Amino acid sequence: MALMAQKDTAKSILDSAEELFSERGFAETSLRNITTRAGVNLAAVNYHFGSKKELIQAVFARFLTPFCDDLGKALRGYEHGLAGKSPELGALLRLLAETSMAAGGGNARRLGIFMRLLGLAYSQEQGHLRKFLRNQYGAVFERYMQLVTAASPELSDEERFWRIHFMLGATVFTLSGVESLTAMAQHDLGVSTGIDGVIDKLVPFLSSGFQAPHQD
Amino acid sequence: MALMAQKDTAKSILDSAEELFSERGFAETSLRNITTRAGVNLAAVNYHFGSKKELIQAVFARFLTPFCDDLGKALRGYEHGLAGKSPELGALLRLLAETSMAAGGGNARRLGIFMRLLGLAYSQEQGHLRKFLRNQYGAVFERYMQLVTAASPELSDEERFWRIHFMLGATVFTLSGVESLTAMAQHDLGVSTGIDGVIDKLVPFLSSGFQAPHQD
DNA sequence: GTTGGTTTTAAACATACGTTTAAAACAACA
DNA sequence: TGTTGTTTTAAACGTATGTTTAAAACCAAC
Repeated sequence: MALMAQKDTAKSILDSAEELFSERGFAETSLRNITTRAGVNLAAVNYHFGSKKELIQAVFARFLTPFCDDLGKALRGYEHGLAGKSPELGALLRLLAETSMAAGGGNARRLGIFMRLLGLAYSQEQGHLRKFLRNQYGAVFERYMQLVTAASPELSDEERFWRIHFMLGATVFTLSGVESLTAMAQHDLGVSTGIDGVIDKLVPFLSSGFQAPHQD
Repeated sequence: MALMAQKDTAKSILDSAEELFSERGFAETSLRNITTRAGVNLAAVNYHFGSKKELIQAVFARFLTPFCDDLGKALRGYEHGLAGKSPELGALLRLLAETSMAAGGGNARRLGIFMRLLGLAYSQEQGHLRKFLRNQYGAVFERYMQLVTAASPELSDEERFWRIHFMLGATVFTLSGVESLTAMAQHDLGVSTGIDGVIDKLVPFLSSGFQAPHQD
């Protein structure tokens, strides 16, 4: 009996799938695209992952599982450090940004790729994915949202709901396209900003927007 | 010789394509899906539009052509009203919001649909679409951008570049999902906001974010 | 009613997809 | 070395797609 499974094949498939999905979407990426780039046999996907759907979920799981673990720990640490004081939005945003940057082993490019995947998960009709993500990772994000609520008692629930989604949109959209956007900035303005630089610019924008004066 | 072409078929196809594309994306929507819903023959798409690619472009053109015409006129009017004074960001945002709402004949649902299509155009690999949109409608948006620049002389080009994309992201993301988001708000909070209400909340958020204090 | 251009139709075409199969190659242990 | 379970492989399967074809239906003008 063989004990060691070679993870090379499965890992190559995940790597290729991650990139191709983020570049072209799920439906536009065929298993043949993926296996060709990975240099493995077509049937290997079904052997290792079962189906294309399960491969898609595995791509998300490989990123999100360590990320949500880290975020959970960071939240626990932050909550403990509060000692009764109420949380602050800027700190919560920076905490999220740092956890994101840390995930993927500090590989900035990979964060961009994953943000694009997240955007796709929202925009493409992949019912199974939405369900999978909610069931698997919903709890951590609810905890985060409770802290955001505590950090903004002056907002009505409705106002807060929308502003959170405004922030989410600005973040996902910008970081998804961070590669083409930085290229555009380089070409048009002659400046070059890395993804961490973009996040540095994003946080004040989000803070200001979220805490904007509002009329009701 | 027959003079009058019946536009019923082409219009039905555009209507169905618009909805289906926005729900499931381009690749996930087949011509058979479209023609079945439209109640026309499969071959009618190729007859009236040439190919699926050209149908996609036609869907965008039907919305964007009148929209950009309106926006061009509104910009001319606004520039004229300035009389030398420098433009103001809030006014520019409201102008854009009103033109958007007006397009599609005040049909709010259609604006949501179209925002989802715009998001897809950004996120899916549809090289022909990006080129088509830039060639066809790029000029108006460049004029708009020049006004935004004049309205924010305190920002560096780089800072402005990123903040514009933060605004774009918040807008596209939120308005794309406005149907499911309002449903979510209704379910979780018991409040019901129409798309114009969302835009009313969006504008102060964007203004505040765009004009946030920044360090360099 | 016949004509001539336009539009619609059903059927077929070629191609690409996800998945399955069964044989081959491989690796660890007896 | 032979055996056993795992992994890889090439080939095929069934299905769905976008597109093309050629005949039919249609409709206004003569």
